[in-house]
Amino acid sequence: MALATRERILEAAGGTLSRNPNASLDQIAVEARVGRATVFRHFESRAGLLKALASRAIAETDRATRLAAADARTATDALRLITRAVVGAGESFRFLDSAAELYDEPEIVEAYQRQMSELADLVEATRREGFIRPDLPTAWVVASIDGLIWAACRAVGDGELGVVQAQDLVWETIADGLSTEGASEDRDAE
Amino acid sequence: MALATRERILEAAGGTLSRNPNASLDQIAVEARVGRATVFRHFESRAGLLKALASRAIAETDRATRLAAADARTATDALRLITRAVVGAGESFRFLDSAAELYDEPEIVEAYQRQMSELADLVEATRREGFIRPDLPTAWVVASIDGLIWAACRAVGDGELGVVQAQDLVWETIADGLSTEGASEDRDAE
DNA sequence: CACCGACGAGACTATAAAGTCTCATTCAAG
DNA sequence: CTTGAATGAGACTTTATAGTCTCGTCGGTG
Repeated sequence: MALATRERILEAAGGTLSRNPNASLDQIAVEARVGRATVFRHFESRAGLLKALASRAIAETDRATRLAAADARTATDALRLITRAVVGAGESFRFLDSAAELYDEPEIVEAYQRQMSELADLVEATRREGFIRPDLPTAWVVASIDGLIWAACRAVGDGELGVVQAQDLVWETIADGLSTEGASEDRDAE
Repeated sequence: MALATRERILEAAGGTLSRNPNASLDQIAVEARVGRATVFRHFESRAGLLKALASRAIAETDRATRLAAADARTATDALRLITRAVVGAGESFRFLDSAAELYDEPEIVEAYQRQMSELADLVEATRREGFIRPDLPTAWVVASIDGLIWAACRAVGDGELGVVQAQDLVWETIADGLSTEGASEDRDAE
């Protein structure tokens, strides 16, 4: 079963690398219950494995994005669905935190930038629907959403929150913010 | 000038490691315009250097926190000042993203947890001042703030935002959220 | 049964980086 | 000028890990 083995290696790599970004292929092979040589039978090199892992995460995000776009009636709702999906698949992405080597793979970098740019477009669209504050730069809104998703995935990984709870909280925070509404707190120090 | 050299190495290490998390001591030494042997004259080992770097970042945060506590008249304002300070010092922290080795240093882990717990206390205090929404778990509020600060530092590092702009935006986002206020957008898909 | 492809185990090589050591140089203080 | 501490340069050892290769085993298929 070549496919099952390859999949098991990818799964183990994702898990191990998210826990220890510098894990060796040995550790990954053990985690996958596979001989180290087998890793090289399925992937050209360590970099190849990393690249396959990243491609997989990117493809998963694309799939979630397409589904969301199909189901949603508004851009705002699409943003909500995509956010939920990415938080739900967060475990697949945590390894990217540390995969600095991937910045050398133009294919991966390009795909990542494309996704960020799609997210920016979506944010613009929600802005036109009156969802996002008009005074915030889109770059910052995108970065914030990214940061909140990152925080949610980390909290889930650390066992502080459940997945569903994290999904809800991210969207609640995007939609309603952290502070009490209605009253813009007067910043009372000057 | 032993002190100046040591400081130069730390500075170079912070910069180099934030750009490339797996940078070798050789690269760091070159960046610091220092012989590689000199690095070992000032630090026991690579781990020792990392540890010193982390201690420095922790101390800087503690200092900022103390200043903020002294200047602020309310917990909310203290939170604002601390947030600004950490974003401003963001460059000192980015290297931590990838320093998984530090999880083995109980001293560092403990200090980090203490700071997170202090932040949680501060969030609780702002909650009592009516600043933070009562329905959000403190753990999530802390994680969100962390995520927003992280996003801001990244955006600054990538040249997307200026430091001052990032500082303003983080606090604006914490205080007023991302979405338009007053109207809780009806989630219109079901 | 006979064959074949996938695999596990492990020996082996190559390489990059950490860490140690020595020696010559520089530079400031006496 | 002399001395000594800090340094730069670089040779050297050690270690961890990537990557290669071989061989024996297992399990399915004709």
